[in-house]
Amino acid sequence: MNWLEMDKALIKEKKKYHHGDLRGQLLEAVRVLVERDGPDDFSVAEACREAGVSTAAPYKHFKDRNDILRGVVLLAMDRMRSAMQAAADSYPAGDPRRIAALGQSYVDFARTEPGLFQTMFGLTSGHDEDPELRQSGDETYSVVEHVVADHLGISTADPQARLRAYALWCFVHGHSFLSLDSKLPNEVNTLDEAHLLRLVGDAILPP
Amino acid sequence: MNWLEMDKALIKEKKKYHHGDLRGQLLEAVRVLVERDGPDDFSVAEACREAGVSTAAPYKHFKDRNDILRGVVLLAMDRMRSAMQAAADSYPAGDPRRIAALGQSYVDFARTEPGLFQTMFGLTSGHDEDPELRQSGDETYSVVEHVVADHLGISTADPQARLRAYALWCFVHGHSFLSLDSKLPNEVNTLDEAHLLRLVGDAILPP
DNA sequence: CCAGTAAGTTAGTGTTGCTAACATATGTTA
DNA sequence: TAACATATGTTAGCAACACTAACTTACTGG
Repeated sequence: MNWLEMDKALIKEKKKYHHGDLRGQLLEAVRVLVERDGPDDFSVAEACREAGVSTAAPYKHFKDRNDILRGVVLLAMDRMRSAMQAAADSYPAGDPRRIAALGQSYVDFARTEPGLFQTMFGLTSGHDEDPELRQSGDETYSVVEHVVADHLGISTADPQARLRAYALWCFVHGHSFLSLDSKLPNEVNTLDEAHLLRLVGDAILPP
Repeated sequence: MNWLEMDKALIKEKKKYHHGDLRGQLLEAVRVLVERDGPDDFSVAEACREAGVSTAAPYKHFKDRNDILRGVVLLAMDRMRSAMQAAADSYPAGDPRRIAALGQSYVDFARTEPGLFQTMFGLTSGHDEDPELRQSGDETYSVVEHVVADHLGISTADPQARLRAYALWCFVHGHSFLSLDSKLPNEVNTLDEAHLLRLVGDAILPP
């Protein structure tokens, strides 16, 4: 092969030695794999094949396998936060439907992207001590706190707001996990979920 | 080494070719390892070393790695169910403390044996379709259903009982998970947990 | 007693996460 | 423009792991 052919091949297959945005593409590939296999069973090697790169390449961008998951979770957490904020914004403060919608958006995320949800909240080792992940989680949680405080017409600093926001989060989080695991008894499956969310919302936030 | 020495060695080190109860010892070893490393990072090989056996031995008793976890979870679920039942039994039906105690026993289990708890409820792949695990989980959940129904003085078949039992379970389950992941904001950490359980119990179960 | 089976073994396979050493592109500066 | 520094790829290889195949040893029932 002469240089001309070489150049043609390079242009045609867009095969540069340098990849362009390997980091981004790896994050995306891993996101997909995590969705398919779960955070424990996905393999970095497969993500490399997907991205058309050697199995050593990721370690120029990430410390280790767990660090890749960390990046995936950070992106996902941003999306989740946006979705929650948008859901809340579709009803005015004080409207009980606002609470229910917020909860519903959480559950929807978990159900639409269960692998990702599990990666974010499934106690992946080491993630609980990462400051960046922690902050990202706190910011998401603060959406809940603000919505609850607004609903009650009190400050987010008020212990009542904190307490009830946390109680709501626990419920919605638990429901998300249980429904993913299909651990919920069959009868519950057929319940009207919106009804459930309204019931609990009304029970925890005084009307 | 002659036969006499051989026999002595066998007797002294209690090294029989057949192990006695390898299955049971593997389950126990894995339980400990899972508690130390989590369900994803524990290694079957290490459990074998622990049990003083070759790495091929487990496969005479279990189909694969996941099947071992399955066995561990079944045992754990029994213990958890007993603990929950005992907690509930320490207060009479109708007493709100009975509800709180039931919830507390759940949270306590999660906190005392976080690795196991994660193994049981962390969406381990394949476990959601196992009929034996499913039944074991259903039986545990039915403890909650019965306590709630008794509290309300209605039948466990009553949709109100089912709905509120499930709501309670969601809350307690979510709280357990969030508190394990230390994902709960610092302020919440300092909350009186008993207070929280009472608040939610009273909110979801009408007085 | 002996045949069949249960429950161990050793040896090996293929995959994985990760590292070391090297190669190549890019960008800055003399 | 030449040359160096750095970022980002490569190949080769290691150790650990889950799991299998083929063999060996002990137990058990007819």
